[in-house]
Amino acid sequence: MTVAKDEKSRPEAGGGRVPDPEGTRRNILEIASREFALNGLSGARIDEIAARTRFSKRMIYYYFGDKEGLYLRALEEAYRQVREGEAQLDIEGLPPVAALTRLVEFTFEHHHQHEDFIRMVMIENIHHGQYLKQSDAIRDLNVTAIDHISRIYSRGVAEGIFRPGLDPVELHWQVSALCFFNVSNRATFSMIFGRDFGAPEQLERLKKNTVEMMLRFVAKDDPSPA
Amino acid sequence: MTVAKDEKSRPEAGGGRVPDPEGTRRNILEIASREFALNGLSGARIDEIAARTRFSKRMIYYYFGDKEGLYLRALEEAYRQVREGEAQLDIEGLPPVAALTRLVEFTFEHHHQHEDFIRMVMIENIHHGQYLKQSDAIRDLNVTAIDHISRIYSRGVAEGIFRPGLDPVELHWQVSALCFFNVSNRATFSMIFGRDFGAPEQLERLKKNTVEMMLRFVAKDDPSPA
DNA sequence: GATGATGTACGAACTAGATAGTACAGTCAA
DNA sequence: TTGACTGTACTATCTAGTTCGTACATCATC
Repeated sequence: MTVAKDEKSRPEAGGGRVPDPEGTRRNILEIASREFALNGLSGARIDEIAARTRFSKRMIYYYFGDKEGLYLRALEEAYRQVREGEAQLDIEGLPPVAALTRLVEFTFEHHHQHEDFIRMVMIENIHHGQYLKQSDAIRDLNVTAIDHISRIYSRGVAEGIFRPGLDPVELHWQVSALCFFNVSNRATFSMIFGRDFGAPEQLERLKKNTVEMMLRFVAKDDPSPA
Repeated sequence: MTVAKDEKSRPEAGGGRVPDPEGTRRNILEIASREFALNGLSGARIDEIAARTRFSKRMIYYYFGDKEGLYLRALEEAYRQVREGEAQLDIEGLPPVAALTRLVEFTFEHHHQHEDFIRMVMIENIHHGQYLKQSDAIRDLNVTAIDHISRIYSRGVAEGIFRPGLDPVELHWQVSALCFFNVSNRATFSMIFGRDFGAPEQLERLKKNTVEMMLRFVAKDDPSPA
């Protein structure tokens, strides 16, 4: 896939049709991703997706086989995009505390900016991860966040400012939980507590709290009152 | 509702049918709750629900109007049950640290035991909380967890062991995030990291971490390395 | 206390419309 | 001419919701 027909990316050939399979696929996938993220697998409508693309329903089946095939690709695409974004984070050279702070802030903001991804993950979890299970592509996308947090943590321990014995995957789990929840459960939480958890100042507070929680958690000195 | 026809709760009249509206409603709601939690609003099938009840599809419409009406009642029921369970928590008399520990442990376990509730909340968030918005019943169920954490926190501050300036709703938010995520995202997280986050020992570790995070967060002495 | 009217609780069968998926006939470039 | 690509017009099936009707109980009336 994505083998891009080199040499002939002619922008507008002759007078008639310009075959552009990759473009067609991309257009369909883009629309489909939005629809699935919005309505779920069973809630999304193939006809609706087709209507929003520049192509006919026939093309969806031609390129993606069936509805589930399309969903799977949308899921993969969501993961791919977000992992790509994660790779942008640069914390090399930063001391452990600053690095962890930056990692958490970045994760918080990144999740916030990728609501559709969060929704896809929620939907996939509703399906007990049965589609993710089918996707080698997703499992092959290694989670860069783990490498990052792993390295930060090791450095912190080595420098004697983080306590030893913690599990990087669990640290990542904690950061994920706090950042994910902020997007995934905002609707119900805001309604029940009558407060807009999506308001900028509120988000800043939550982000600050999240950073602080992680820093305090890894800190060497145990601050918890006996 | 639930006005129970006093005096005449005849257990088994004549020889034929025993009309039992409340029983019928309960049976339908029970089955429907499971189906919605499992498949979502659009994924659940009225015919399937009807088939699993002891009644015909006609009864669903007779008692609940339409599919959305049934979903709304299932949502309300899920919240009601969980709030009822929360009320069991007794932390009166415990000192702040022990009380907070217990509250967090309780929340963690309670969420774990009510996966269907978690799933309903996820589903409702996928729908942007539009059904919860329609439900006065749910908003009227006050969240006891907030009262609890509020009181614990105040006592801790008064006793000089918790730092002041924190927001009880935000504390509740943090506890919720960590406990909710553990159930909601277990499928995808386990698959991606090739580790069973539902295994007993793993759960114990996560629970312990969660308690520790909260205790360190509210602790008076700032342990975060500058 | 028999008789008929009325209301509640329920079921079987049906319908209209939605929805995933397909058959077929093309078009266009190589 | 071949083969990749694309649109139009379909179909089979599924699905929410309805129509019509029944069984039983209660109540008013004779």
